[in-house]
Amino acid sequence: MTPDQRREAIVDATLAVAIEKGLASTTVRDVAAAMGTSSGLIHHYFESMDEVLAAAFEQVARQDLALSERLMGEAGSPTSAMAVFFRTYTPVDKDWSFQLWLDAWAEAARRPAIRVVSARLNLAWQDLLERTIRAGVGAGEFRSDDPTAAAWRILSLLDGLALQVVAHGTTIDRDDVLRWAVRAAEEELGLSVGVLAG
Amino acid sequence: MTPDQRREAIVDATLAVAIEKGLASTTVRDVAAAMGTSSGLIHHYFESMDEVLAAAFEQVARQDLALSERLMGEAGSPTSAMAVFFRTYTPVDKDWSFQLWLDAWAEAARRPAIRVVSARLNLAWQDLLERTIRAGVGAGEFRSDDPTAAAWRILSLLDGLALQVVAHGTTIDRDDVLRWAVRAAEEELGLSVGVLAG
DNA sequence: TCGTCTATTGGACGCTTGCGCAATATCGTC
DNA sequence: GACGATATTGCGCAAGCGTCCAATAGACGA
Repeated sequence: MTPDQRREAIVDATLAVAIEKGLASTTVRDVAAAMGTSSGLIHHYFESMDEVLAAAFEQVARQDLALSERLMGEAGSPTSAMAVFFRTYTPVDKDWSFQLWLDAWAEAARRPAIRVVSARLNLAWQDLLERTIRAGVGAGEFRSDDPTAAAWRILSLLDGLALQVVAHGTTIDRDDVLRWAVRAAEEELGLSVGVLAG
Repeated sequence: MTPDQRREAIVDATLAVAIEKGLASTTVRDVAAAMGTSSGLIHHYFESMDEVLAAAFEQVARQDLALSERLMGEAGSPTSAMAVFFRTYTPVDKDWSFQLWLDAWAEAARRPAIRVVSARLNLAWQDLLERTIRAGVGAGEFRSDDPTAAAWRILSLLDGLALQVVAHGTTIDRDDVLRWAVRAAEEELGLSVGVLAG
C-alpha cells in the first residue's frame, strides 16, 4: 500500500467505526481493528487522533455534498433539483451521517479544526441551495425576494427537524420532517402544494 | 448542608464546569473540585454521572422554558405572546445555554438520561408554541391548518438558525436569525409583515 | 454522655484512552 | 543476494475515567 492509499484506508476505517459508535467514541484501537492492522500504524500517518476524526468527518460531509450537488445538477430544472435536494438530504439509512453533524456542531465551539470544516461545509450547502433558488427565480419557476435568506431558512428548518429525529427518535418521525420541510419550502418559493413532494 | 442543598450545590457546580468544558467532557473530579469537596460525595447523591449531567442540563433548560412561559402568559394576546417567544428564545447573552442544547442533542444518542430530558423539554417547547398557536387561531389572530406542524416548524427553524450562530459564529449573525425566523413565522401564521418584530 | 445515623472523605479498582518506541517485516535498488 | 529505507508491529506507559467502599467526622436525639 502506498502512503496515500494507507491514509485513505485509515480515513475509511475511521468512518466505518464512527458510523456505529459515533465520532466522539471512536478510538485508535477501534480503527486499527477495523483495518486489521496495529494501532501504532495510525500514528505513523496522522499526528493525532483529532486529525483522524476531522479528516473522517470532512470526507463524509464532502461526499454527501458532492452527491447531492451532482444529482441536483443532473435534474432537468431548478424545481426538480430542489426535489432531489430533499430526497438526498434526508436519506432513511444515513442517520449516522447526521449524527456526525450533531457531534461536529457541538464540538465546533471548542475544537477549531472541527469548527473550520463544519462552517465551510454548512456554507457550501447554503450556497448550493442559494444558487438553485436564483436559477429557479431566473427561470420563472420560483418566487423569492431574498434567495440568501430563503436558502438559510430551508436548510436550517431541515437541520432543526432532522435533529429531533436523530437525537430523540420519539418526538417526531422521518415522514414528518420531509413533509413539513417540503411544505415550508413550497411556501417559501411560491410553489403550489405537492410540487416538491415524491 | 441539607441533602437538598447539597444536591443543588452539585448541580450548580456541574453547570459551572459544563459551561466551560462542555457537557460531554465534564467529569466527576471536575465537579468535586469546583465544589471543593471529594469526588465520592457526588455518587452519594447521584446514581451515576449521566444523571448528574442530565440534572444540570435540565435545570438550565427548565428555567429558560419557565421564564418564556411566564412572560408569554403575561402577554395580552397570542400575537404578542409569540413576539415575546422570539425575544426570549434568542437572548444575546446566553450563548452558553444554547451550547448546552447542542451538547445535549449530540449526547442524546449515547446517554439515555440525557436523551429523556432533552426529548421532554423539546416537546414542552413545542407544546407551548402549539397552545399559543391554537389560542391565536381561536381568537382569529392566526391562520393555521396544522398547529402541530406549525409549532414544530417555527421551533426547528429557530433551532437550526441559532445553531449556526453558536457553533460557527461566522456563517450568519444573531440579527439574521431573529429577522428570518420572525418573517417565516408571520408567513406561517398568516400575519402581516412586521407584526411579530420588535 | 453515649449511641446512632448520615454526610463526607480519600483512595483503590478495573478499564480505557492517546501516544511513543524499540523491534521486526517488507520491498525497491544496487 | 545484500542493504537501506520505511511500513508495520505489538506492547508499555502515564493519565484519565466512573464507580465503589471502608474509614472517619460530626450532628442530634435519648
